[in-house]
Amino acid sequence: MELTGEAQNVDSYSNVLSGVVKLSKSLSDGRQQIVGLQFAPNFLGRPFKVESSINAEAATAVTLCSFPRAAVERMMKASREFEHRLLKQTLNELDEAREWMVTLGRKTAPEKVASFLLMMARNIDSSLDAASRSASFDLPLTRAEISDFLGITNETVSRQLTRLRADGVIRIENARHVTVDSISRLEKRCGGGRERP
Amino acid sequence: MELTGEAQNVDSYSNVLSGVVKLSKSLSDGRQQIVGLQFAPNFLGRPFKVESSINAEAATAVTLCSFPRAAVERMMKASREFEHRLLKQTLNELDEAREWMVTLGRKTAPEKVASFLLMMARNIDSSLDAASRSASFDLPLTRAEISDFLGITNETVSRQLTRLRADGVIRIENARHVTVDSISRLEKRCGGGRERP
DNA sequence: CGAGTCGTTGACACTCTTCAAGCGCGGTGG
DNA sequence: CCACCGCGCTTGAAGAGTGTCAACGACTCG
Repeated sequence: MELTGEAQNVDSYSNVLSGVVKLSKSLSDGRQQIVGLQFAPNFLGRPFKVESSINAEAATAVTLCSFPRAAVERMMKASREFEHRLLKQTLNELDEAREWMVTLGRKTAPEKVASFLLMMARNIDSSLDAASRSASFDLPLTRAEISDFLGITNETVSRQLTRLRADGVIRIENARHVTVDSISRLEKRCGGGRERP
Repeated sequence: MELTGEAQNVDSYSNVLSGVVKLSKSLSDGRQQIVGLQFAPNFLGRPFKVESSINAEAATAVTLCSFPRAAVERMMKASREFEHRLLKQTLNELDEAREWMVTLGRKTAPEKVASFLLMMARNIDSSLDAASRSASFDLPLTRAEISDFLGITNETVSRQLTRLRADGVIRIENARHVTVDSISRLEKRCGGGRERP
C-alpha cells in the first residue's frame, strides 16, 4: 500500500516499510508540535486506547504494511514475542521522547537545529557507514514542519540553517538536500550531551 | 523503605508507594530538564537496558518497594500479566511525555505555569473529588525544579505565579501550598487543548 | 500567465533571560 | 539566646534571543 503524502488518521496498525511518518499534536488555536517521527521499520499505532489525540501523517512517500485493529489485538494475545517486541519499541520511543524534551526545553535555537540535523543524519542517511565522518541526505520535512518539531518558527529555522552553511558546517542543495562533511563539528553545535560529567 | 530526599541512581526496580520521584536529564554544561514525575503507584526503572542516562531522585519524602534487577526480570519472563501491565504503563508514560512536549515546545511561559499547576492539581490534590471545582495541594518541587520541568527560569516561574495570584486564580501560602478555587479558570490559562477543532 | 507554496532575508517588537539586590526562614555556632 | 550564614523565593532593570510582520525570489501546478 503506497501513500503519496496526504494526511490521514491511523486507526489501524501498521508497519512502516519505507519513508517517514510524522506524529503531531496541536492546540485549538493552531499551534502545532511534532512529537515524534517514525522511520522504517517501526510499528505505528496505539494499542489499548482510542487514538490518543495524536495525528499521524506521511512526511514523505511512505510504504506501509497495515492490519485491521482486531487482527493485531488477536496477534498480541496469541504471541508473547509480539507483545515483547512492542514493549521494547515503546520503551525506545519513550527514551527518544525524553531526549527530545531536553532539546525542546533547554537548548537554544542554534542547538535545536543542529540536533535535528544530527538526528536526521543518524536516521536517514543513505550512505552512512556507522561512525562515518560525513553524511548526506534529503530532509523529509519542510521548514515549517522542522519548526513545529523544534518549537521555534520557520524563519528561525531558516536563519540557523543559513548560519550553519555560512560557517561551513553543512552544504545545502535545492533547500532540501543536506551534506554534513564533519559529523563531529555538527555534534559540537548540539550543546553538551553527557549526563553527569 | 523510606528515603528522605537525597539523590540516588535507581539501578533496581521499584514501585512508588507514596511521594513523588522526579526523572531528569542534564547537559554537560549544567542545564537540566525534568522529563517526568512518578507518582504512586507507578513502576520505576528501565528494563532491557543499562540505565538510559536518566537521573531519578526523590522530590518529596518517598516510600518505595524495590526489588533487585534479576528478580524483576525473572518475574517478567514468568508472568505475562506483569509484562502486559508494564507495557500499558509505558504507553501511558509515552502519552504523557508527548503531551508535555507540546507544553515545552509551543506554550508561552504563563501557559506553562498554568499547565503545571493543573497537572499538580490532578495528580496530588489531597481532597479532590473527580471533576471538583477546586483543588488544594503542596507543591512537591522548588521553583528551580519547576523551571527545569517547564524549560524556563525560576525567576519567570516566580513571576507567573505571583501574576496568577494577583489575578485571583490561585492562592499561595508559605510559597509551597497552592489553592485553586476554580479549576476551569485555571484551564483557560493553559492554552487550547483539543486536537483538531 | 497567474496563483500558490516554500524558502530566505530584513526591520522591529516583545517575551524571556540575565544579573543584581533584598527578604524571610531554619540551622549552626559563638 | 541571638548573630550569622545559606537557601529558597521574590522583585527590579537591562539586554539578548526569538517571534512577528512584511517583502521578495524560485518553483510548481493549473
